[in-house]
Formats: sequence, C-alpha cells, structure tokens
Amino acid sequence: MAPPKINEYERKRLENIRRNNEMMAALKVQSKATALSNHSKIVTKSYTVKLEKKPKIETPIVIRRSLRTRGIPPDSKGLDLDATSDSNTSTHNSPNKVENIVQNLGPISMKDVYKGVDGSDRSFIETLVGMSNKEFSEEKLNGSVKKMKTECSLDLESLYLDPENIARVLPGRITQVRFCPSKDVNRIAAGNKFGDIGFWNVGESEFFLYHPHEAPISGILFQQHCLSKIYTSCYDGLIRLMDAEKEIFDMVYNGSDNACIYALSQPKNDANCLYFSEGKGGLAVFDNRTGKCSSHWDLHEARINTIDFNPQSSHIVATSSSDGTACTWDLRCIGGPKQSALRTFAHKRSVQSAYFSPTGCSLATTSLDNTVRIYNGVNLEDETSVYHFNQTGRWLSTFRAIWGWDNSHLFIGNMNRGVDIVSTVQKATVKTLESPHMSAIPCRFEAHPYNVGMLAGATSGGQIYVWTSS
DNA sequence: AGGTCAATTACGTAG
DNA sequence: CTACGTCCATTGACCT
Repeated sequence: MAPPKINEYERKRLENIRRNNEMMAALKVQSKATALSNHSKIVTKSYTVKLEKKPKIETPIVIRRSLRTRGIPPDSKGLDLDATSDSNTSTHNSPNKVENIVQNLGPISMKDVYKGVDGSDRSFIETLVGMSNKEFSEEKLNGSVKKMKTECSLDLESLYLDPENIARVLPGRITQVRFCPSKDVNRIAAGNKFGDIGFWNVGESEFFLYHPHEAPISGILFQQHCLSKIYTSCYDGLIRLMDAEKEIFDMVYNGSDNACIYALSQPKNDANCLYFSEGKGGLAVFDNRTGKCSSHWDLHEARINTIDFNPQSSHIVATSSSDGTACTWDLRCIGGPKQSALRTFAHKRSVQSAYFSPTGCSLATTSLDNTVRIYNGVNLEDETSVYHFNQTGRWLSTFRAIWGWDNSHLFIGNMNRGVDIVSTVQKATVKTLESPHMSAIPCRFEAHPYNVGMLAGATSGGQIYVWTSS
C-alpha cells in the first residue's frame, strides 16, 4: 500500500528507481556470468608514480586558505614551493599539521609537480613546445569544422573500443577529460579529484602526470592557437596556466574569497577572456590583458556546473546550475542591475550540464531529475524530454550528455558500464555502446574536435576508454 | 529561509 | 574472491 501523501512525481520516481534496481540486479548476474566465462585476464595500460608513502591518517579535506586570510604576507617567496611539494611527499605529515599546509599561490614549476616514475617528462614537454610552433591556418580549420558539422555521417555501428585505447591515466575519480584540439595528435588531458592533470597519447603506453592543484579539477582548456598552453581551474579557487615553454603552471587567478571554481570556458573568438563559475551561482570574466576580472554576475541560486558558448554567436552562453535550471544569456545585455536570462529551462532537480549542439541551434541539458532534454527552434522553445537514469551517487562524477559531431546524437554514460546514444531525431536512446573491456562506468566524455568518431569516456577510477570509428 | 544530519552509490586495493 | 575505505554531491527530513 502506498502512503497516501506521496505525490505523483515521487511515485513515478520511486517506481523508476525500483525498476532500475531490478534491471541492475539482473545485469549484474549477467556480467558476473560473462566475467566467469572470460578466462583471459584483461591487462590494460596504467600510469605509474613514485610510491609515496602516504600518512596513514590523512586530512580528509584540505580547506583552501589564502595567505591573506591567514595573515601571512602574500609573497613569502620560495618557501611556498618547497612547502607545497613537501606536503605531497612528506611521510611524517601528522594530522595536526594540516593547518600548516600552505597553498602555493605563485607559479609552480612543472618539474616540481611531475609525478612520473622515471622522472623524465623532457620528451613530453618538447613535444608540446613543438606543437605550439606549428602554424595553424585558421581558415582551414574553420572550414573543415563547418564541413564536418553539417556533413558528418557517422555510422554508429562502426564505433569500436580497441583494448589498445584503454588506459588508467590517473589515480582516482576523473572530473574532466579533454582532447588536444589538433588534427594530427590524439592527445588527452584529464583532471581528477585530487588536483592531478594527466596526459596520454591515445594508444601509447606512456603517461605524464602532474599535481598542480590541491582539489578537484573543474576545467581544462587548451588554447586553440597555442597548444602548449592549457588553462586549468579547480575547486581550490585557482586558475592556472600550464605553459610548456616556460615549464610552469602559472598563476592566473586567485579568488579572494576562497570560492570554489566549478566551470571554465572561453569563447572561440576571444582568447583574452576566461569565463568561470565561482561560488554560489556566480559567473565571472577574467581578462588576460588586465590580469583582473572585468565582470562578476550572480546568475543562479546555486553553483553553476557548466558554461557553454553558442558556436554561432559567441555572445550567447548557456549555463547549467544546481538550482534546478539551465539558462541562456546574452552577454551584451547581461550587465544591468537585474540579471535576466534570455530563457530559463526549468528542471525538477539540479542541472548538471547544458551544451549547445555543434551548429548552435539546439541545446541539450542533463539533470538529476533523470531526464536529458533537447531544446530546438529559433528560441529553443521546443522541448523534448528523454528519460535517462542519472543517479550516479557520490563516488561517480555526474553524467553529462555531450554532443557528437553533428546535431543528431548525444552521448552519455549509463550505470551499466555502457554509453547511451540518444538520437535527437528519434527522441530516444537508440543504441548503447558496450564492451567487456569497460570494467567501470564511464562518466565524463569528450568527442574529438576533429576526428569524427573518436570518443573518450572517463571513469571514477582513473581509466579512459577511447572509442573509434573504423 | 537556512543549518545539520543521514542515506545514497561504485571502484580500486589490501587481505 | 571479499571486505574495506572512500568522503568537495544531492536530497529530504528535521530542526532552529
């Protein structure tokens, strides 16, 4: 007998959960059976780091404290570097000493936070620097992108997970995964909850792991015109710029109020501005030329999870927020005293992502209300809602439906170690990518910006699966 | 309205 | 193979 007070939505939700549990149970039995029948043990590539004896009792959470708020002069020179690297390697780091961890608020040398086993990231840095010198023909790139977006005809059936393209790139839960935006190289950068950034050339067995941050990575941004420069944002409230030429993780932005940074983005046509979400519903614009924030708006009632620019009109952005809405904004009119969104897309729970399609004419949102919604039409007024179970729980990064290489399909992980493909035309999940080689749930995805059919999925155990189209 | 608390969940590693 | 520890998210229930 159902309690009388329960509303219809709740009832439906519980029903869904129960149904899902049943399904999961069934599938678990199935997967166990296949695991048993599969005698050959799958060995995948994995990162290796120097075995650092970690103190038995570790600080569960390192709260970021700016030097200023702790009454220490901001530039206490040199010591910071040592203090930070020591805090990572120290074997006698007693819990009471936690307060003594001083976050380095200046540039960090890449060498000092490199966590490779052989101590040599020389070749990697040289590759990065080499790429930065390559001349990019902007016209050519744009041309090919446009062509791809409209003419992409990817055969979903051809998507394949080569065991060679699986690797444990990082330890721990991956929060961000990005492809290097180059046609010639299939390089992945991934960030995890510890503040590590790992690099992997798909298919190879080498990894380059750095520890430039002290909390979950919330953004990784390759510079299109200079591939040796990569911005990183973090819950520790910092934005850094990895510069392979200078061999540092430079300090770019340091919020004064210890606010977490949850998202990082940049318009295609303006490399001087960084847009990031900060604290409870804030969106800020950092200007490289002045080294300061040029704007700061309170757009949402809760944290902003993603910031996405419309590919066609770079003054239009979409935000998704834990306040249960996604919004579109016109940056040209956002400055008024009362912020008003172009449109507000209401969900019943926290919204984890809102992304424009490659042509910019559709918007896809993913919410913890167990829907993926697609908005079409000139004003995005046509809503399509597709059921998708999005309760990842606390150990997994939340699901976010991403666009493939055209406007026709979305890719999103599911709780059964698969990748659901949602057709925006059929308004339904039309296919699920599965493989016995996927031993964990892929949560965060990225489609290669130039290589159609190359899709990276990252897990909460540090693995990355790269599907390709053969 | 806003703070606090408990429950939730999957994965790698140690045994 | 099993048991254990994880712990920066979200939500509802319950309290001021």
